[in-house]
Amino acid sequence: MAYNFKEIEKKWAKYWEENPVNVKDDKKEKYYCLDMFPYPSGAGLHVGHWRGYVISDAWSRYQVLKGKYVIHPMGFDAFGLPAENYALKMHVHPSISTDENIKNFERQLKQIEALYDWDMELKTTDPDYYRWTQWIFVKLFEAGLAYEKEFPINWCPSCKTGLSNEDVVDGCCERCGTPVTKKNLRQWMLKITNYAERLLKDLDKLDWPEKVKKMQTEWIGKSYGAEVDFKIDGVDDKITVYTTRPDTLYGATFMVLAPEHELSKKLATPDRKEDVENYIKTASMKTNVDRMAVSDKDKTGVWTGSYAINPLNGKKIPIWVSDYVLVDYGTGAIMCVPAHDARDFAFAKKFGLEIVPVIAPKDDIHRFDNGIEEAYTVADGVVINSDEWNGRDSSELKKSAPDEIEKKGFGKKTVNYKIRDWVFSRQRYWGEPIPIVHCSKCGNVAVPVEELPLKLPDVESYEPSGTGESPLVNIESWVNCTCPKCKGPAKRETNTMPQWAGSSWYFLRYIDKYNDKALVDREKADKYLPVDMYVGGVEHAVLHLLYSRFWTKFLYDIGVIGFDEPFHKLFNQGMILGPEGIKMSKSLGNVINPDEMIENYGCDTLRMYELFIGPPDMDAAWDDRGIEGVYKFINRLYNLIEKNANENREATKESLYLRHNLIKIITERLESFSFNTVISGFMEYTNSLIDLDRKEGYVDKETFKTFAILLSPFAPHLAEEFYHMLGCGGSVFDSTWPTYDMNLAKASTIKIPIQVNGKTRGFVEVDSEAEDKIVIEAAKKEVASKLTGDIVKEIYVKGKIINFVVRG
RNA sequence: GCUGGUGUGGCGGAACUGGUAGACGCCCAGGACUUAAAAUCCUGUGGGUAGCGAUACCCGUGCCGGUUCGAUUCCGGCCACCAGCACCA
Repeated sequence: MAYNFKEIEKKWAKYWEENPVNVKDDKKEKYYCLDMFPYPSGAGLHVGHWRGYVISDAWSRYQVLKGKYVIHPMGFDAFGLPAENYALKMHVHPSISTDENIKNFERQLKQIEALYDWDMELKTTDPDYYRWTQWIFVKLFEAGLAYEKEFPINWCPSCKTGLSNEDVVDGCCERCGTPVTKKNLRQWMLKITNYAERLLKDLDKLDWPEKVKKMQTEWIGKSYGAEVDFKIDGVDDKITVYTTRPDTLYGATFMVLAPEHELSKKLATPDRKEDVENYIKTASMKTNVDRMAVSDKDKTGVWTGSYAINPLNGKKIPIWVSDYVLVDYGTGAIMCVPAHDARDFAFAKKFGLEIVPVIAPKDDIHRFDNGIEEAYTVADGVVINSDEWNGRDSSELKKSAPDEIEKKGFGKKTVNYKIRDWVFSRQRYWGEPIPIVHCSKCGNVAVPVEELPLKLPDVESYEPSGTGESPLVNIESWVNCTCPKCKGPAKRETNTMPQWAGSSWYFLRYIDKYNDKALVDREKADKYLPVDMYVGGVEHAVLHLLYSRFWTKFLYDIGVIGFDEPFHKLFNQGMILGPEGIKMSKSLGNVINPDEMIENYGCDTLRMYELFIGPPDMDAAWDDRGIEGVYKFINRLYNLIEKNANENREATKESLYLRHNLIKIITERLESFSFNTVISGFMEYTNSLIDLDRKEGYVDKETFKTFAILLSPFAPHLAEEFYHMLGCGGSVFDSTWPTYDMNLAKASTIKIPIQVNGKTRGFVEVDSEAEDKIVIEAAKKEVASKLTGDIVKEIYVKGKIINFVVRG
């Protein structure tokens, strides 16, 4: 009989609905296995989403078989731009299209037959959910971690709307192609910088891919250096710069200020004023993309006409303005050491500024005596041209210079971070309203937490306001309100939160979603959290994961939860590419829909193929013929078990060996997350059992029962069917993960390759317990004809290999 | 530019801490069953040279070199592709 997946899968899906697997049981150890929840797009799920979900589900089911109660929830990150854009075009309220999409997602997700606890399902757009997102914002505001700031955003002058960085393609608006400019708008910011050090340090605690940790480390970007004060010649003011190379201070021959630096305009001498102002104006029109695209050679800049004094040698050095200096890093001003920095070097060459080398390679101290051809940027060398520092080791000086400068009184030792505060507001409709009221008397006042959720009002039109503000500004009845403090007339904040907000804490809410007293009950949080395993795409390596860590730490600080890292272990699955090896996309028409695969092959085949396709952390191209191979394998196995289902004879020695060896390899491969070789292991052992069946006439039932349990995390329907075909009662998921006997898992005889001078020349098959001497003698006999000369050395690695080194 | 990853048959990939390179699957070829085809089953399948043949030998894990009895694996130096970050002083 052929394997009728449609009937069988339907049967067990119904059975599990009536007899749920993995019911909550507090006597068991908990295991929280979380998928990154999806944005419910109109396109539905494709086979790439499936991959991560199958990995996490196989892992969850394995934990169930190891006796744990597994928390495995699913939900939707449902605020976001696509729904709003769809509303603009089709005049459908985002909540309506979002709900439709969610329905489709639910249907598709259920086809995976994962252990999701649908009672835990949540969506970020639900007022009962975003009530608590707003609550967290209020707490951040009260803690002084949320503040307003004028901030330049990407602005499309044609669409009259603000754009996210993702909406800007090659410096132009993604929708209309107009070059994007900057516009200053009032924004809400979150002080994630206050947590920079903890976010960096605590990475050590996490069992995450090194790659992700490294990306976060670089994003935070900690550096050690010094702030140095430069007096301005003839003016009673100073410029403070930040440098990581104070050891090169004697080589500082000019300075550069960012165009936005407050002194840039002030320091322009009357004859330079016009040039400087023009330069600053031009720079302000440029986009980030333009500013970054400039190569070293094309750097622009303008001299202010003023000079600063190098505090070490009293030399007058010119002060320039250039947009290669960023206003929001360090102090927005730099000292330039062209001899030892590639950018400063290019700038000095272009504008004919002085270049003084102050470090020379140890083995070639006179290398720069006759000039320098390119910047020598390594910190390893001998200090020259630096008076009292001459002759010192530059890498040593690099470390001690901040202290020495501090002692001399014109600077201090400093640490700097690249990470900036989080721009937390969006001028959009479809997001959580920021619960703040602007009162002319009281200033910014948070909406009292008892009044949350502050619901998103319905609007007539989703068109941007034109001023860059959210469409919400046009709803006067909503905007005009009373101040919670003085009860006077006030206005609501019209910015909404970014999509990152809802996803920064959702894992907390799953375990207590009906709680209307707190975002999560502390006792429950202590019992079920944090997340043990988090599975999702590497595209969230920085932002989402950093924001979640930030909010978790904040909630820990205010006592809501008792842990300060949300995700213990992280796994990033690789992408599924189209059959041509390129990213699947709607526009290329190479998207593979799982619905079709389910229809043709069934859930279990698709699950197994998603795992078999390649190493789970690596990208893999979809191949229709590959899934056929898995399908054939399942049929072969089904037929084999069907034939032996009523076999009551004893297990043979060979069968016992196969059984225990299978447990061993599947367990080992699964523990190391090598899902692709788990599946190939099943195929290999199925082939062996077919051979055994042919040889001995049967295979014992117990071996198949073990096989069924081992198979159940990957192909649950099939495993359950096998389990019952073999006459077992209950569910396969009530059993426990089998263990193996080391002695039985070992083969009785082993085949050892024999090498002569490192090349394989034959084999001996010996008893696995055979003595070394006997094995070597047998091997010698086997390759006697190839031992042309004296054996200089005999190497026998027990059970592995024999090598005869022959000379002559 | 920096950081990370990858490079193995016609293809996806396997090989534990250095020990038979190519498991498993796909493709392909031949055979069985069939009036025929599909499905299924069996056999073969890295390249080359010699032989009717079982077989024997040579080459082969991106390239060059090193360590070792032995290297896909370790070390040094390159190349290519992919991803992320990018004027962070």
